[in-house]
Amino acid sequence: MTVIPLYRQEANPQAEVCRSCSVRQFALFGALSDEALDTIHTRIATVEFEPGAPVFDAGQRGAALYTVRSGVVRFERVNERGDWRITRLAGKGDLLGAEALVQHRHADAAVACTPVVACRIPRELVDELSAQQPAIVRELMRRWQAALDDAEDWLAELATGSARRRVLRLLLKLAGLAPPGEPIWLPKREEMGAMLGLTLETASRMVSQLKREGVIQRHEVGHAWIDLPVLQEAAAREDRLE
Amino acid sequence: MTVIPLYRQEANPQAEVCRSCSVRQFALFGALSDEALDTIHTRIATVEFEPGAPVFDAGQRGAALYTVRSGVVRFERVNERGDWRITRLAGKGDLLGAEALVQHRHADAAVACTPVVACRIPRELVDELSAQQPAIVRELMRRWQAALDDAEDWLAELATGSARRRVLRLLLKLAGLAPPGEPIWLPKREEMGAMLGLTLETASRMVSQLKREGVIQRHEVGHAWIDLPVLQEAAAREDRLE
DNA sequence: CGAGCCGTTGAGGGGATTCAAGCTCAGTGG
DNA sequence: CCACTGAGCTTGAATCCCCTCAACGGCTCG
Repeated sequence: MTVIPLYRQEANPQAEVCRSCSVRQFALFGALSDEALDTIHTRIATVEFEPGAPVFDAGQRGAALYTVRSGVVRFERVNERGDWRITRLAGKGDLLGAEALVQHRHADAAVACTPVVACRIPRELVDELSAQQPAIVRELMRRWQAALDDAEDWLAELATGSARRRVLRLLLKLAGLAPPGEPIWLPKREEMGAMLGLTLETASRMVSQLKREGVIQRHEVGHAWIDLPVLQEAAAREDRLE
Repeated sequence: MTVIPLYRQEANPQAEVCRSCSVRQFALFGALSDEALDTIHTRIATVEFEPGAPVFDAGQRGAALYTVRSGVVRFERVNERGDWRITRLAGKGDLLGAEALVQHRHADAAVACTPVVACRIPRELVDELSAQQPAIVRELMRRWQAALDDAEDWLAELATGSARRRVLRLLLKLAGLAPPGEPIWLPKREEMGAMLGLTLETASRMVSQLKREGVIQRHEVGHAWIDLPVLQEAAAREDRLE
């Protein structure tokens, strides 16, 4: 993990970094005015993570929250039997680690899937702002509800039906996480298995089949081109027949 | 649904109903003082639901939140393919419908599984109290995080592994929802299927097998006696081998 | 250029589904 | 009072999809 405190970026005035942030309008502090932002940016740091690096571990005491500026982060946990399961994904604009506000330990781990750039926000800062700015509280609640909805949607769409259906639905979700016009991030087959409750071999077979059908095209390692209408049509067809 | 406004319960003074509430210490307003409670109880109503009756429907505008006083409620949704999936359960002390505070429509439906008694709290009341009492906001956040953790746990424990493992884990969860010393609620096999991502026939086979093994004993329709240590041991053994 | 990770593919077996039939049991009405 | 009814549960048999085990190939990196 690389940390770049914003107040050290002298060539790039601090206030400007936060003000012109590409995810500002989607982020937790999107509701804050320029003036309010000016008073807090010195306490926010830019952090970067390599693929596989943890943003935080399960069981760890949460001291900060993170806003994703770019990249994809997975939430994972190991069940009582020892199975590794990925339960959710986060992308640009999403908030990680809000549980630090209400309980000490993270119930699951957050791990970078691609190179990730994020803003690290100390827990105390959010606490202080919540007390002053009701909009922040409302935004926090909105995000909690969105995460809950996401988790339930994940269960209903990615843990239900045939292996082919699940892989197609996952690809649709990944397409929503990728910047428009760029190739989508294609997880390792083992990761796909942990997301979908399948073995890596089954995931591989489904991906290979979809490549042969032309629904996805290989781009680089871990990335693929998709034609969204074709993918949507394939997913809809899969759901239609029986 | 039966509604009994508290202010009509003349034989039972309103303030007393809230003050002596059996779930008060677990409930959203558990943080409020007797004095604070006295100012709001007239706006809270007791509501009752028969098994199968919706507390609210998916897509409905949420005008109220509910605190469960007794019984079990399921959250359910239908995925894009049309599969019915149950994503979570709520029991005594749990809060339903908090999404009414931050968005208009419910993403999933909440349906009574057993006879349910709940407190209906108007959305505006929670809004007002949140503005005055920071403890309420904190409690709301804590509950949101708990629900999110619950949903991820559900995915990791109930949507992973063999059918036998899933049924055992479900029974453990149901044991936690039942009042101590009473028989647990045993869902219909079709409901079990919707919870576990299995067919009702497979759920039935697993339940029958566990009955033959003596892990559970039939009590009445829809209820069963369990011996918790025996169940825990069976679940642990299942997870241990392979 | 070899080592290791990752992905692919095959063959075989097994567990869940599908389809179907019969059962239990509570509620209903003659 | 009890046959009737229907919803829910159980069980069987056949099928199929996914898992397991295994081998191999490609790619990256030291």
